[in-house]
Amino acid sequence: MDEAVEHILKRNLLSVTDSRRKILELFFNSQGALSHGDIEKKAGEKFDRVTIYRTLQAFLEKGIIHNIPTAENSVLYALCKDDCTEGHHHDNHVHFICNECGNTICLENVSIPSVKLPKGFISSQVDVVVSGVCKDCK
Amino acid sequence: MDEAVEHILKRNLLSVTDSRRKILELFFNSQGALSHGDIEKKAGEKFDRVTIYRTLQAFLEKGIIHNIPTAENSVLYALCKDDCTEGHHHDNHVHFICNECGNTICLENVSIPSVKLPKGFISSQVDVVVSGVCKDCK
DNA sequence: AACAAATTGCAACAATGTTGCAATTTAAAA
DNA sequence: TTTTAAATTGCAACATTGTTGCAATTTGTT
Repeated sequence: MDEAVEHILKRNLLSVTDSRRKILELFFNSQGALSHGDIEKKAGEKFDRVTIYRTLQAFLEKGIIHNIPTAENSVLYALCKDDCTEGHHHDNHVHFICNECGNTICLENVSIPSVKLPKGFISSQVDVVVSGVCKDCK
Repeated sequence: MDEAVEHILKRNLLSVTDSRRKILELFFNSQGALSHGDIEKKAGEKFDRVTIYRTLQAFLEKGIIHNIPTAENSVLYALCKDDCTEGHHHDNHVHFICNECGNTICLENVSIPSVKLPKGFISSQVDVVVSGVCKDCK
């Protein structure tokens, strides 16, 4: 695991630091998406809040994670698939928010349906977020 | 306009007050969705922030407005179609965020595509947010 | 080991959201 | 129209979330 985490950081030209390693591990060990708050709690109060913000920002820019829109006022982050590169994300999957357990997960195998927009609109990204009950809570 | 606004409030068993009337008018006069901050600015510093929060909350609960998930950390609100009733929304349309003008609008005529979920998942709501360039900014 | 560059933590701040309570306003009664 | 109870507002105080500058530390490299 450590190997993989370090490799990802290096591949993205990010120096390997305690916080980056730890936060990236949290994503690997987590089933679903994480909010800033989740990370703050799970990291065991070891890192400054500012560091977490900056780390998430760096991961986003490098395409290591992507964010998930929610209707509540919390931004969620999740690991990107391998082929995400800086500035060009391929998160062509649907996100699912379970109203029971509260988890948000990436449905990697459910691809984004095509949306036909009115004349004149140009689409650059489509986010689909489904909420309901996940298979574990049913 | 005032007539319509008052009617909507009464129909939803909300007493007619200055702030509710004003905020509802803002939604009618606005092209797209509004954030709490937008309303605070547009209302001309007439209402307390707390009142705006509580008014939006009331409108949400009554189904007068719905909220739109975004990947940034701002919650957007927009008017619901007429047939939204308390606790049961029919916002079966796609939301579009323009990266040029920043406006978020409801594409009333673009309906939500169906999403086929893996076995065991139950869908209760599907949100689709498309970002790109709107027809006015093209 | 030594150095430059990057990263972190701290402090201070700004923005956003919440709660309790007294004062005001609304809606409906007399 | 006046009165009255209930609902709503505004204030104050607070909690949470996010941002910025800068000195101290750590990283990657020579």
